[in-house]
Amino acid sequence: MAAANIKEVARHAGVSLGTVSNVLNRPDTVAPATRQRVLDAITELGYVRNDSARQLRAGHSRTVAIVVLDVANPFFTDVVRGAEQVVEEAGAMLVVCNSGEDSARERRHLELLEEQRVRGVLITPVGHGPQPNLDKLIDRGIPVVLVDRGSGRASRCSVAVDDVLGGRLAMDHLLDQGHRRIAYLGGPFSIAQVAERHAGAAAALEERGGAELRVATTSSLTVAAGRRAAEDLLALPTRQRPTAVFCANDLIALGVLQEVTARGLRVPADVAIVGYDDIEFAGAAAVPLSSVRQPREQLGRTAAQLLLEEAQSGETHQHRHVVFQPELVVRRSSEQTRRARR
Amino acid sequence: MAAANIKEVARHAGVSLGTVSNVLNRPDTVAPATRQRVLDAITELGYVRNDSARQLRAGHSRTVAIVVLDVANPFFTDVVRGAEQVVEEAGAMLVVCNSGEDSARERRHLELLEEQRVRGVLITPVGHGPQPNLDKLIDRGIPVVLVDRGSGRASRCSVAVDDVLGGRLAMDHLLDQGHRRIAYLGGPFSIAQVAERHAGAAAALEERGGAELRVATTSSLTVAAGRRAAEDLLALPTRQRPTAVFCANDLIALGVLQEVTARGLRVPADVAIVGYDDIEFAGAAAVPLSSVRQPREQLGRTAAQLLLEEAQSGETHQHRHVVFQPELVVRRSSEQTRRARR
DNA sequence: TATAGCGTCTAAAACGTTTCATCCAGTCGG
DNA sequence: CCGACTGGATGAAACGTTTTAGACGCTATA
Repeated sequence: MAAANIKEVARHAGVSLGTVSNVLNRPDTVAPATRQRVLDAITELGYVRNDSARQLRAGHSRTVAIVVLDVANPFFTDVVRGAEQVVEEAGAMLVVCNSGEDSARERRHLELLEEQRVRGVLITPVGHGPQPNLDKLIDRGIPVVLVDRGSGRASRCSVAVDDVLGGRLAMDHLLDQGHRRIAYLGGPFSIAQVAERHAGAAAALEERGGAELRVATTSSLTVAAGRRAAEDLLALPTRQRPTAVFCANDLIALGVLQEVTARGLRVPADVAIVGYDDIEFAGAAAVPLSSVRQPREQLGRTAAQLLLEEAQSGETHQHRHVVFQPELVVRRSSEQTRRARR
Repeated sequence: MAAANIKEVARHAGVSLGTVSNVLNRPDTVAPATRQRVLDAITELGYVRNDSARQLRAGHSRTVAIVVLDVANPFFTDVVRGAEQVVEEAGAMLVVCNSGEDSARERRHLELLEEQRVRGVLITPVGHGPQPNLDKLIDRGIPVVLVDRGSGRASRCSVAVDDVLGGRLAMDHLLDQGHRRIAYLGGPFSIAQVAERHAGAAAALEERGGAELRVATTSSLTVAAGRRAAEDLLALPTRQRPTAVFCANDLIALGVLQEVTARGLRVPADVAIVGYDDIEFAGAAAVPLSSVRQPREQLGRTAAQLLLEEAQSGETHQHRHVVFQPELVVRRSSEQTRRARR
């Protein structure tokens, strides 16, 4: 209905169309009297800028997209919040897209975003092989920043947390606590984090020796998957059963915790647990969960900053790879109470 | 860089500009041979539609927005997932905006969305007073569907869950379990759900009589706020201390659970707890949490359906108000074991 | 007095689509 | 053999901005 254009506003205020545009974009170049007249016309007609037209002229939009693996995963929601802060501060808008770890959906999203000529894309890609879709974006001049994924590529910025270090921290801690039969739960290993956290754990264990690491692969990083994996683990004869479990994320860890207590075993006395991500609920779990904490919001903030920087500096931009260090938060789920192990 | 036009594609394929457009939009109206030639040109040039131009012509975009109170709240992430399904199925795109319960940010978002001429807006508004911003959208012909908020208005569709009923279910359950000193925790009461769940609880209690309801207002619906509120409650002399707490959401309930167990009290023996929302972590909490479950994804799906319906039917659209019924999930946190209360 | 400069405003081009009226070359019925 | 129709293609207009080159009237400077 009320679809007033800039032209109608101009007519209403008795000025030319270009003047209205100037009032909108460079208010100081137009005389106060006329400016006021134009502003009055604008409010009277209920005029609202048409962003499509503006974008068409500008060649690109003022929105930045973030493509996450799962909107419902607390890790990503925090990253989103961090990115949001920075993006909105810059007067742009952040749109959140959910790939759901499905590369077809991811591709679909990237196509749409490319059609929209978004200002830039923050993304945690589904796989970690070559990424033709992303390369295409970059060719077109749309900056891409990788979030929490492979820092190797020279053609794009990235932010990540050192997952190898995180795995190492967790493992060192469990070894310090005297554990000698330890399990690593997570999967699929095609997810880089899952593999790297494992690599860190394995490395730490190898350096210190004298302990064994059993790996149980899960089909996804959910509470339910954690429960299922724990079932198998707990079915082992007591002598072989791991005394500690290091989980690829907190959801898995919560699943393990559920299953362990459901079987009447105690945490950490019978099975110690260390998770990863330190989501808000980790501290509120049945037994407060030890976990490797990542600076999630900061990850999002930094990613957004790199993106905006690249979008502004254009050709002269130097790609950067920022790596944050995780931190182990020890809570009851892995705190040795009394008797030494084994 | 590679900013190929529809015009360049046309030149490349040796056809007119309009023909290329036809290939894109009505492939069957163009002869197979030419169609193929155009398609080849498209892939060769790496042409990607410019959505701004398309939108400008069409008068509106193909995206639908959802404005939520908190991206990190599991309730909303599920609603988002539901809406996403429907919206993407319809070939549109869902963008998620976060108001953070801040009405200034909400307004800013709505302004941007209006500038973008979005196809429609799903929103859980911050306050529940009059909403001039939303009215403005509707005036402009942009459909708005209220999510989980006041079903009264005739000028817009809405989907909601019956929060009064939810409060009633929780309270009836606690009364059935023999509790006579009960507390309601939640806030701020300016959030409609907080008020309505309380109203339901109060109504149930009044009907059955013989029990008292103490209300403790929290400043927000977070775990931390729950802990703080619980502190005050537990400071009461044992004889006055409530034997059961009904919380306005699960985050609060988890906070209460944390605080109660931190003080060496047992759940449900000393304090029973019922939460609201039945988030995934409710079942994985220290003591599995009884909670009122809402059909969250369905809420999102239905909202999106109503929106798309309205966007298509235009003038002839009849606004509808869908109300879903919540369901109480009883878990250990409120299950009476033996001795009767009072 | 001419000129340069400044502040203010205008007119027109350009951005990349979609759509609509037209046109053209066949084909078919009479 | 002619008129009517049809499938397929074209050209131009329109969508609503932003931006650029100028125009116009003044004042300050040479």
